[in-house]
Amino acid sequence: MQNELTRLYGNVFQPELLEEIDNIAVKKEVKAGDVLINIGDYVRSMPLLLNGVIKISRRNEEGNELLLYFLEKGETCAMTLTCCVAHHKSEIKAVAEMDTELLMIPVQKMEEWSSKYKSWRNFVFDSYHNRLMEVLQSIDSIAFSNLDERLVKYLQEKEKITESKTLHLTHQEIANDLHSSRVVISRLLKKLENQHKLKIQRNSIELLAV
Amino acid sequence: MQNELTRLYGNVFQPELLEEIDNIAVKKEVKAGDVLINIGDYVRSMPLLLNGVIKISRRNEEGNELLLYFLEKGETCAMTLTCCVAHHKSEIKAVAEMDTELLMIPVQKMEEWSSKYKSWRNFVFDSYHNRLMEVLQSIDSIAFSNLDERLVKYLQEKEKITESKTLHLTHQEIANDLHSSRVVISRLLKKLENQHKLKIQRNSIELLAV
DNA sequence: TTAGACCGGTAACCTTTGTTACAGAGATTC
DNA sequence: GAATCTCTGTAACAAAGGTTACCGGTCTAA
Repeated sequence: MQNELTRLYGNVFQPELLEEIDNIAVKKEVKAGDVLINIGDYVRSMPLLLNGVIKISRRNEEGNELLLYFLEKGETCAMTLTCCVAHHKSEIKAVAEMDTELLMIPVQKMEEWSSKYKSWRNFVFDSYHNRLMEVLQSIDSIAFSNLDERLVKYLQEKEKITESKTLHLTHQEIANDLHSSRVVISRLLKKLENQHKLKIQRNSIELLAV
Repeated sequence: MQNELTRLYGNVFQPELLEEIDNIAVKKEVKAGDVLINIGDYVRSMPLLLNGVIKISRRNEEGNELLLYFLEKGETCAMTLTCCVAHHKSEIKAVAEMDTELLMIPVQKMEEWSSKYKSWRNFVFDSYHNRLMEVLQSIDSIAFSNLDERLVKYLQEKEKITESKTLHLTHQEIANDLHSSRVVISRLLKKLENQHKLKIQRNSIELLAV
């Protein structure tokens, strides 16, 4: 059995289920920037993350985009779950934030496992719960926070997932994720730099005391 | 068996499950304005709506509030689901928008039914999916729409759930739901009135061509 | 090595939304 | 019926954020 599977999911899934996953799941490797799912796509399999990070974002008809949250190892995409089961189109976009490995589970197994394995049901419920909470966090940010606070949260989040204080990002990329504009982000970053919270370099930002 | 149960849920749940629900569920009647769940509450049972409307809103530490969506007959609260199963505290507030009847299902049954009844699992999955979609709609509104568009959507939503073109609302109440201020809402409503889209009366708004 | 693309800094200006303050018109209470 | 409360209208101002425009530095490909 694959090492990473047991290490990450050994405490989550019961042994029989782990074995089934090991037999059935297909390993997939994606490169940073690869688009896994786009709005309107039909989803035919469900991902379990082994490592790396996937960025989940929302996009409307006019092409406006907004970061919702990041998926990390040991997690799955709740949106995909519903889309799989109900054969809906995807309402979100999933892009690899860095090189990422995942296990792909075919849709058909989901229904089967839901009746067969309690640990699977719990995993699915927890995933839903976690995703809902993340989306609520997003709502809090957008509705109740100013852009400068959102920017700080964003940088902290990035620090966490990259495990590095040096973020390789352009101002335009940040603006896209926060659904703002480059000029505004530059303005706010400059303000944070003046407060000695970070240092702006070309193509990267060094976090000091954010 | 209760008429309303079979009428609303007869196509959703399989017969054996319907019977179990009929035996176990407790009917509860709430008045408009009653608070069903508050942030931080522990949830010990799950509601199935028979009629009426429940308003679900988000509130942060500083007391800022924002309407998320309305629950109507035949629906349940996905947030409650996760809270029940995982014994988390509630992250949302639920208030009866009008007099409402619900069936309360004890938490313990949920796990049992999830393994026993496919129709129950499907119902739960669908609920999750629908709620997630509603929350995404909220995000779209907040992130991508101006307040005047959000106001119009809000009035349309209210028209739908009350099934009436005359909405009994004060400007302050609207401001609370949209997390804005009374003055701003009055301003925008006046603008809509000048466009002959509605008529403002004391304590109510008559929709014309919204 | 030069043209063009990309990146960030900055100023000026505009729009949207929020805030404060005050006034008048119902409605309610005593 | 006077006092008070609630609801709405409106003006004046402030703040946040978006837009446009221009500049100079850096990188890259021809």
